[in-house]
Amino acid sequence: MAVMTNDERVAHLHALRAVPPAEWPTRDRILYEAARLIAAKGYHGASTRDITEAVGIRQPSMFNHFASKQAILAELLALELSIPAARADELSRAEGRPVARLYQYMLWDFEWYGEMPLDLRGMQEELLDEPGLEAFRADLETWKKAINRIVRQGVAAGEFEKDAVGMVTTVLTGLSWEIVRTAQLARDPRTAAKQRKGAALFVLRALVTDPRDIAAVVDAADDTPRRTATAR
Amino acid sequence: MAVMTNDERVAHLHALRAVPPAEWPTRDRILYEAARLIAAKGYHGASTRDITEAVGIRQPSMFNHFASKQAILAELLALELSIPAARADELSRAEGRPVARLYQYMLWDFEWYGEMPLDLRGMQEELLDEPGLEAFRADLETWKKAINRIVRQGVAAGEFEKDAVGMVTTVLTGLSWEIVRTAQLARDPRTAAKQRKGAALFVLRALVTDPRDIAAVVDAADDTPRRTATAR
DNA sequence: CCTACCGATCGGTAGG
DNA sequence: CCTACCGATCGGTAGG
Repeated sequence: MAVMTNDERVAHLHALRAVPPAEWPTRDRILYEAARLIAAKGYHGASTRDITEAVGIRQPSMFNHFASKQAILAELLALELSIPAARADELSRAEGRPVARLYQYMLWDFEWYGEMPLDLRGMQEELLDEPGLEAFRADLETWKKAINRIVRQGVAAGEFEKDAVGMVTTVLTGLSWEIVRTAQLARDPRTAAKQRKGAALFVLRALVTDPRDIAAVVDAADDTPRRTATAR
Repeated sequence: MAVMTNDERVAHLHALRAVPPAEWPTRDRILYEAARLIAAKGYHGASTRDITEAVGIRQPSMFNHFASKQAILAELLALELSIPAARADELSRAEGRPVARLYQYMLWDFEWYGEMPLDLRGMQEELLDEPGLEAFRADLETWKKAINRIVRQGVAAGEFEKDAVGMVTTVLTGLSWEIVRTAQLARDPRTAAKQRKGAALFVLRALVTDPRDIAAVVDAADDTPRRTATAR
């Protein structure tokens, strides 16, 4: 299969979500089981035999779909890093109040990780030190720079506390991580949406100079038909 | 060597901090290199040969100091989980305003991870699924319950926003993690202390109903000789 | 997608 | 703390 663009990946994931993993094409089932086992046992702890046994094929058959074990990892890292980096970068250069754009990004981010049909908990930053995966460091840098750009725009506009700037990417990473973690448990969509909003509001409360901005931004977002991670 | 109590572990770590790792006893050097390599390559990715080569001994010599590779991991998990759990539990049952105790705990926590001479970045929660390590789940539960206890006390006292309760352990975990990460870079102690205080204030801003409580608590803490992680 | 198989590396033991 | 060595498992290839 040819290399997919980010948009194609997003569309493909959206289509998969409508079907149980057991009915996915073999290639996607390999990704699914690999993600699950890497999350549970780490990249080196999840063997290609573990993965293929869970899929229900013999170990060498895996290499018909992926050139190497690392190629699977790279595909998962693209979902973890490349797509959020592109979205954050886009919003950091968009029109509108910084406080509104940060809120919009956080809701998108938490939905992206929360609705992800693959378990990305094993995608640790330290994996980027593996030979051959250094390129993903650029995505991580793009993401951090984009978030910090929005926050600095907010400080310049007087919307955000200056002291909090350095903490935002840290807290956002921690929250996205926890969203990924809790999303693996069965929950109803309404509870999940409420949790995502609660997480975004937590960050805004720590950031804004004027608490009235929070209510204003939330009201505006609730009125607007939201552009979701999956319907682009 | 007999099993150490938490207090003995803390005292031992404090003593090590005064000496470069190259001069530590072999057993501690094994812990040091194991922590470093597990952080970089994951538990299964860091082999006993990697570790012993870094220490400067032959691979089988390791088993004179530890019964198994997992025994090393267990010792590192105790530093990561058991000691903070005990400290949080203690503070959750102490006297004083909840907002002050949460601030006190956060400064202790960030200092604990920030001054740790071993690299604990590889100590992922998922490792607790390994057979033989289930007992550490109890420490993690103790920690979460203790933090949530303090936060609920704060809500009951009218000091904290009710909505934020569920986010605190998540955000604290993310922040401690980032403190561990950045602590591996060389920094002067004054900058590090300022960063720890900034992280604690970020959480308090998201939590408190009355911003004046923050200034009051910080002023009180700055006046009191602080009880640190290492001088007990 | 399969069977058969490769060299390399794994955690751990025996015995000094 | 060492040398010598064990069986098990690793990622990947050959050839159909």
